[in-house]
Amino acid sequence: MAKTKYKEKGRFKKTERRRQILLELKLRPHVRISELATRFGVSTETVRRDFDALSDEGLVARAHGGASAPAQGHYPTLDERESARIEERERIGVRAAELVGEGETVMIDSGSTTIQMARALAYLGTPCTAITNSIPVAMTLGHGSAQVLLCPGEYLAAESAVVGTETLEFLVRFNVDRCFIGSSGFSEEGPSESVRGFAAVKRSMLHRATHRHLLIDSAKFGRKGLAHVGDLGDLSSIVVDKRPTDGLMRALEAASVETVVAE
Amino acid sequence: MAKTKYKEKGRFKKTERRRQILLELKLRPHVRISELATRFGVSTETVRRDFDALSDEGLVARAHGGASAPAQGHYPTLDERESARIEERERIGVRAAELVGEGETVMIDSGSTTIQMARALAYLGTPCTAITNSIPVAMTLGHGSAQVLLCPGEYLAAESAVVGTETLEFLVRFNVDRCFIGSSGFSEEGPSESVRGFAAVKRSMLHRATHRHLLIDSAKFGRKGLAHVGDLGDLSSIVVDKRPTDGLMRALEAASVETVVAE
DNA sequence: ACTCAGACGTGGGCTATGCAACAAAATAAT
DNA sequence: ATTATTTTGTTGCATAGCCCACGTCTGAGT
Repeated sequence: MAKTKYKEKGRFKKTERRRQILLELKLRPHVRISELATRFGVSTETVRRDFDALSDEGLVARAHGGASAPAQGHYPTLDERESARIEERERIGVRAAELVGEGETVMIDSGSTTIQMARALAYLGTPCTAITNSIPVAMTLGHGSAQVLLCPGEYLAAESAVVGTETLEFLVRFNVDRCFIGSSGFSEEGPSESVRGFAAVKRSMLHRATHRHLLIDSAKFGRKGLAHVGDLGDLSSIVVDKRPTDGLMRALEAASVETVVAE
Repeated sequence: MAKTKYKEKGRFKKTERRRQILLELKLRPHVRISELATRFGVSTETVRRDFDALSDEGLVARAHGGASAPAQGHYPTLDERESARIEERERIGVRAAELVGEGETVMIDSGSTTIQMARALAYLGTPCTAITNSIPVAMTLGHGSAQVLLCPGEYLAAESAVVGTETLEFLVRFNVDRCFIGSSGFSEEGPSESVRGFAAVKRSMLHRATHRHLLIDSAKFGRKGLAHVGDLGDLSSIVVDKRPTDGLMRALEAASVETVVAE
């Protein structure tokens, strides 16, 4: 109880300092311990303790000698398994990016796998027009040879993407050659998504594209998310890191969905 | 000439390594020299040289012991003068953020001053709805108590904002309590902007808002940008760091524009 | 007033990083 | 094949940062 009271009233010095750190990191990608120690007139140890505390809360990313702003987009912990997953997603992304032809128009969904694809596409430098509701995708492609149209909508910080009726209204105004979507689950019933607003966006993209690609990590095979995105028949192809298991594979063949295995 | 040829063909090792660094930084906010040196099987000096090169190109932000992803939005060099300017912009931003009442709807323009305002507004935690064409503004506010509507449009990487006909079409659908715009110049003739596409967006925001605020740094007084944004009469108030000089001040009074001096 | 927990500073031993100059290796140009 | 250029590695040293333990100070609770 005593502890809580301390916190409630708070030592101005400490909370204010940490607030400053967070504000600073919105302006600059990286701050140094030594620098802040000088500016605040405190010892480096104090700043170090601040960084550690903020880091525990996930508000900053610790680095040697300083701290960086936590990545935009979403990024769970980067433990062993996650890093491994990233490699698989990268393979999927690369393979998917190769599907885009020069001068084509594409829609790109939000999600970590599609971000990987955007990276690969930026690297390939394929001139094309991309429509997306994902901020990281827009930012990644925007530096390259692609023209990027960003969808309107309500901004969701957790996903770094926009959703909502504005997004849907916007999408129906376009027809594209291809769309690339991800999903949080994929079963015989088709892709499904846990974040409800996103399911509608993915569905809308599927309706506006001639070729419809699902980028899906094998870890999600068989998993069913909250909201149904579409049937297997709504897909032209899936880009995966591993061949699906028999049951799913048969369903895919029955629905004449092409399976593209990356690598 | 010989030099160019080397570059053209390129050493795979180097370019590939640097590409990996950039890719890694899209996933993580910070990478360490020592870590990459191990992973690539090269010396730390080599990685350091890579970082320096990438840093010169503005593709990464150097840090002690590693490098961070360059900040979203655009931040020119942080030399002495720029840092000083930032303080002034921060004052302007804080003052402007105080103008927003709870539950109000606002439009926020793109630009470094408005990013500062977004920071201050996020800090204040004023519940409100913001419509913006600036990615950094959306990302900053999106984490807080504000609801953020992002405009559609073509994404301009250099400004981290969207522009174009889609943006304009979107804006006319809304009416808001206030708008906050910046500009690259400000004279007796009113605000002006060097990036042509942005002038139209700013103008559109001015038309949709009851209270129209211009956030302007005193260094821009008297400067005239390429495109005219609007007349002095189109503004309700200007938020500045210093009182304008006589000639401009008189013009402002004649147009009954309120002058808010920050600090 | 007294007590005590939290916050901060200090000092020392240690490791990691930065920097610069030079050597070695790889590769393109001739 | 040889040379020129670029890239990378190595070495040594100065600096910066990390970590730990302990001492001091402040302010809240009693």
